Amino acid sequence: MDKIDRKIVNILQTNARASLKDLSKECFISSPAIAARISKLERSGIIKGYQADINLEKINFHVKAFIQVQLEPRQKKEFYPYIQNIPNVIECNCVTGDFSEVMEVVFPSTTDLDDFINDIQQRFGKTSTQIVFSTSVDHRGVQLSDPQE
Amino acid sequence: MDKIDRKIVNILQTNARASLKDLSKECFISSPAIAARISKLERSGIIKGYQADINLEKINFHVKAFIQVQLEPRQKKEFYPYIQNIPNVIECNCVTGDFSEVMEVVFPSTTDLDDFINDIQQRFGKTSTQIVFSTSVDHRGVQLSDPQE
DNA sequence: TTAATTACCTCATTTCATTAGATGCAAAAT
DNA sequence: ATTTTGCATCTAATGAAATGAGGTAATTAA
Repeated sequence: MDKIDRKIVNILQTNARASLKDLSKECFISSPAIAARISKLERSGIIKGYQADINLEKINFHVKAFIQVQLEPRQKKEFYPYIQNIPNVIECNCVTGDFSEVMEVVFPSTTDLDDFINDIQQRFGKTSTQIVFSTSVDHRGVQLSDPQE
Repeated sequence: MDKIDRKIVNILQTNARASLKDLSKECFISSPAIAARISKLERSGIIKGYQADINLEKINFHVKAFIQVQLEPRQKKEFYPYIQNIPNVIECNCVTGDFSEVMEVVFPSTTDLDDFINDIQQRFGKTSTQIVFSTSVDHRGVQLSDPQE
């Protein structure tokens, strides 16, 4: 990971569809060199993938929420495959504190959210839910700066 | 938004660098037709952008956490521009409940996280932090299914 | 010193994206 | 009923970009 790799990663984090040629102009090396670096970043697992950012409102997912779940340790084996298969769960983390899991979910309506929460409670246990009013920072990558900067 | 648009969105959500040709094969229409649909999806704001997915561990951001902040309503005007300019904040939402903001943050170490929390507390008020142990569902898009399915 | 490795370049080739022009279809207007 | 408009698509041709093949220089290991 040198300065050029960081620049490539920064650009791809804000525009994953940037062409090799664009990147080569920005980084002042040839496009075959860019291609080699990208596939190296991919092979090493630094770049995990590329995803389009969708406006959820416009595809009729009007409700976003964080659901916290209290889990017994032995329930995890059942919990993880379950939530991984629910497309409405867009992120899930195991965390410190009273509630062991924090999920970020999206649903068309509060009714759908309620149905899901009921299902979770029946299967696993106590939950606590925070509904999102507005998003001031939409999920984004970490821009990498150079050490000396 | 018809069946083909949903397919395009689904593919781009899992591989934003897919070529027009790849998409045209998957959707059974020509690549100029794909290009036209994509730029329409972009212009209409359904596709907001494309971002590379980075393995944070491998670029030395070892600590991920959720920080909840109690804000007075009039503090928001100061809070939003402040956090938008902090690259470590990868998401921030205004939510229901005792704490009005939920931030997702990443830092190289717990020390860096602690410094940030102290700064937030001094500037704005009470916080509550949950540190992430593990991530079972990494931030992902919502796969769209067809109505009849 | 020699060999091996790595990262890069340029140039040629191939593949892909884009443009232009033509077609077909559905809805609205004449 | 016919014409017109708008839209989405196609094919074919052009232009642009990605890839592959040498070849070079710098670095490290033998």
